Amino acid sequence: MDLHRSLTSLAHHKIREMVLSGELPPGSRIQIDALRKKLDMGASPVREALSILSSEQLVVRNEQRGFWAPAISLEDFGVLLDTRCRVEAMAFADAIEHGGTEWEERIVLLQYRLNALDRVSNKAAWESCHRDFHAALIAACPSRYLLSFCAQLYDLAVRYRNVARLAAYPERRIAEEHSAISSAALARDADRAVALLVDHYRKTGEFLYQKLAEQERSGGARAAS
Amino acid sequence: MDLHRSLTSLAHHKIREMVLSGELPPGSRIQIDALRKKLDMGASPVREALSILSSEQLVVRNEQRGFWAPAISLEDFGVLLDTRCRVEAMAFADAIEHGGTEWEERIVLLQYRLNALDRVSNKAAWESCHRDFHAALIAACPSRYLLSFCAQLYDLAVRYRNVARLAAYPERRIAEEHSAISSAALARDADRAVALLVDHYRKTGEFLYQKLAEQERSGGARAAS
DNA sequence: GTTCCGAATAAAATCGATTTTCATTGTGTC
DNA sequence: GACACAATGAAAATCGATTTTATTCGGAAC
Repeated sequence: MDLHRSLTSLAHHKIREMVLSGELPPGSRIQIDALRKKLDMGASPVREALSILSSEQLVVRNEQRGFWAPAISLEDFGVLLDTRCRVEAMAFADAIEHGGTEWEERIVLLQYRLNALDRVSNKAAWESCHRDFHAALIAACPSRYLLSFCAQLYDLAVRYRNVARLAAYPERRIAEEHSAISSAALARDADRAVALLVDHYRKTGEFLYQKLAEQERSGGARAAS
Repeated sequence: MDLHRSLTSLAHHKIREMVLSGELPPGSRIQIDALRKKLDMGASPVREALSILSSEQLVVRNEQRGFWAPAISLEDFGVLLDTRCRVEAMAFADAIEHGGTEWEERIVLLQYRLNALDRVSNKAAWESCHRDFHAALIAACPSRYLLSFCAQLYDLAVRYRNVARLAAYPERRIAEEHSAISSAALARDADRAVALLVDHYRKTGEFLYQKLAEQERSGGARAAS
């Protein structure tokens, strides 16, 4: 499972998971030494991983003072969601324009796999497949820069989802939404596909937004750095 | 001038300059030990800086094999230019919508400063001010994510500009273009401002594109990693 | 002559120890 | 009692040495 060539990339992967899952709570300090022991490696790979994560916005660096898990806020979530919709809309439209057979088939495959997985009983696999599915939708976008941005934004969004601990989503047919998005994309109906995708994000965002607002009211205000 | 709190940030800054200026030629290997000596510091800050730069796309990492300066190509330049136009158009339109007095005044200030500088005799200062000016245009965009993307794309574009070594730009009134962009922005004419900005980029891009095409034809093909 | 294997070399990756910096606490003075 | 300043402790930052990994080169076998 963990095929990492270097300790640095292993550390990057693990710390990223800790941030995304909320195991490192928003606003909390990340101590190098504690991580070093937990991951059973020297400080160098940990530092390097944290540096990388900070330029990916998944960790906040404070020179000479250490690293923190980024604070969350309702406002930031709104900005993130909006940015993601707009940037990914561009990438998705590009992909629909340029995608070939390979792109089409990968979407079909991943949608099938995703449907076969149970989100509750096999969370890790579902998460991984969900990421792959959304990556596959835009994979044919010719701009590696856009793709990189979308990947970053995906991670940030997943973090909000986990932090808000939405135990149960309100009844929604997520599988059907995925299916509708795929169908429109494969039919090369860019306008409709993009609209469905953005709608998909905004619906999820809406629930998260309310949940976060509750938490913020009930005193869960996590201080900024 | 070099107010850096840590050796890592100093290394990051210096290596970034080397990549942007073309001092580290596209496609060339970047040896940690050589840099270590040149910058007169240990390997750790250099490694960390390179790691950060690689996640900013300014350096290519090859696990267990080291770091390289990214290869350039006509195709990549086209993609970059296009991506930049689209992403920055979003940020600029946002800024025009949300900008306040502070935003307006900073644009005016930086445009004045930029005009006062001579691009040839004071290249470093002009470069720095030019970066600040373009950052100021979009500074009022509420999405820190978009702003971060734009900053990245700016750097990548500067690199192409330097690498192509456009000794003399074809006669163009760059100052006037900047002025027109500012005016439209301050007049809150988003459509016109964005159009002018994108046009500004595309014009520069056009010259670079031709220059790069020449170089590619004449055998300057720098291999990819 | 070509291919495969193993030693030698060069460089990246990692570690453990040292140095530097920041934050806190305590002490003295006004 | 409050403020400035020094001493202390904790953690980040850095270094130099060691370990690991990839590549290259040379020789033997087919």
